[in-house]
Amino acid sequence: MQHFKGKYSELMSHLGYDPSSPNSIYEFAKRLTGKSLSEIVDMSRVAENIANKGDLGNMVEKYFFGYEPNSSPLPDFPRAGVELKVTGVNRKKNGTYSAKERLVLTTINYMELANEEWEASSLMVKCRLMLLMFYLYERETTVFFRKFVLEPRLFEFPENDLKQIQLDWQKIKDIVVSGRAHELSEGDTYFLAACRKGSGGIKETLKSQPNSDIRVKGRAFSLKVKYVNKIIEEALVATSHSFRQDTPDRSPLDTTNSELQTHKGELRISNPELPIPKENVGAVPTNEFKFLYSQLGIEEATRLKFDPFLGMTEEELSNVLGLFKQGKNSKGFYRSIVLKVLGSKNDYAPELERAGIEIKTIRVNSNWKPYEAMSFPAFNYLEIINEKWEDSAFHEKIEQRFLFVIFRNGEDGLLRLEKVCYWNMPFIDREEARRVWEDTRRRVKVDARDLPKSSESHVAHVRPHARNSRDTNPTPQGTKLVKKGFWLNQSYIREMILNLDN
DNA sequence: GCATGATCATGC
DNA sequence: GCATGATCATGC
Repeated sequence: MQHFKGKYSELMSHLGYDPSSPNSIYEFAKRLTGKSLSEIVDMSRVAENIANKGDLGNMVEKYFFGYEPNSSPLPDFPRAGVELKVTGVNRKKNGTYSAKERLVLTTINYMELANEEWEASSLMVKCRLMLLMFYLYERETTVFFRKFVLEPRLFEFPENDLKQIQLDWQKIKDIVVSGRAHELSEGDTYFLAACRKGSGGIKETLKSQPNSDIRVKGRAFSLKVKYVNKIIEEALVATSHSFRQDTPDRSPLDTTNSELQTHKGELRISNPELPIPKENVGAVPTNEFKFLYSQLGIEEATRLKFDPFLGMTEEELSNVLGLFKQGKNSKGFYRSIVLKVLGSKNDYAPELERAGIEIKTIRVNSNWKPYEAMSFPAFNYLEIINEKWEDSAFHEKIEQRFLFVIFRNGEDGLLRLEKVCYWNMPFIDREEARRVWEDTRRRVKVDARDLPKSSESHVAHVRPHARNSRDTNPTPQGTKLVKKGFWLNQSYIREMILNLDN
């Protein structure tokens, strides 16, 4: 040990930090805050052509931390158990930041995942503790000049989220084990997702999966964009604090005690069956959504929150929740019911937001037929013709997880909260949606007035989605045409909600 | 009653 | 002013 120590301190002084100490690495990483690599490293040492687009993560490893980038299954700093993640943020109009993309954690090895257990999984081995560094993404700025605009974070999966993250991991594993790795979708899960690895396009090597001969595209475990946004909000708080005093703040994501304790005295138990750890009784309101999901996961928490309201008529819900329709045509009324039930204030459900969940309220007749098709944002005729399916907005939507809240008209003519469930589009229908999208793209080039109708596909069609007929977009034919978007067919929605189990 | 076109309500 | 979720209107 003595012998080693000498060499070790030499290494430390050479690197400028102690590679066996998370704190030392973190403190060292802070030196980049507010700066770009070009301001810190001796640029004469840099071998790469700085005009080239490169991977900033690799450059940080090589020139800032002083080790060669590798693809080891261990964390980047194995002695400290710290995995380095360098990730881009966009500046929003209001001066804050949002994630440029999902945070890719580690590649999924389908064959190995099938034999893994959570605690010893390759994901946990590599990413249990991560050092997150955020740079401002600007298209024109080469990587060496991009500034690290936020304080770095030493990040562990927050205690409140751990349950759901583990459930997500298990769900992905289950799909892989059942020989359906090719069907994986980001919408299968909530916080942790199996994202496509690589941008696609060029021929990529397909991988084998257990229990199926179908070769699969590469995927990686990732944290969803919306989830990363919350981490960034947290980093932003830390950054603004550090300008005043140099003490890192408590994580706003970790609300274990701070926030919940302010609710003391409001203890209400909506479901007596609910397992509640003894030490928590009395300390937290047990029917808070965020408490429920930290214990049970998002799906079960949602079920418990909605259970007491199922079967209530519109009027009963209105009275119980203290919500009143503004006018007869108040289109957000049913949505506000959903948010109120979930316990949100300000029409905002942070837990669902972070999971990238899209809430859809659906009114159906007594025969479960939706009164309306389901709309998605309008697309731009000139843009869609140059897009790839994988990068399209509709694809993004289709991959999401939805919360369907179904209001059904009874024989008595009263609308009741009938069913609440999570849904994401099955693989085979995503293929059909893709076909409709490709067909749309092709036909826009020919004549943007003639696009796929609902009679042409059982899944999706194209319809106007505009303020009025004067609300137009330019077409490749040089004309102006009313804005249109993709819609899911009524009959398709009916099929889906009838097949749901809960 | 369905398919399709047209528009509304809300929040930022 | 616009994006987005949601609903109305009309012709067959």
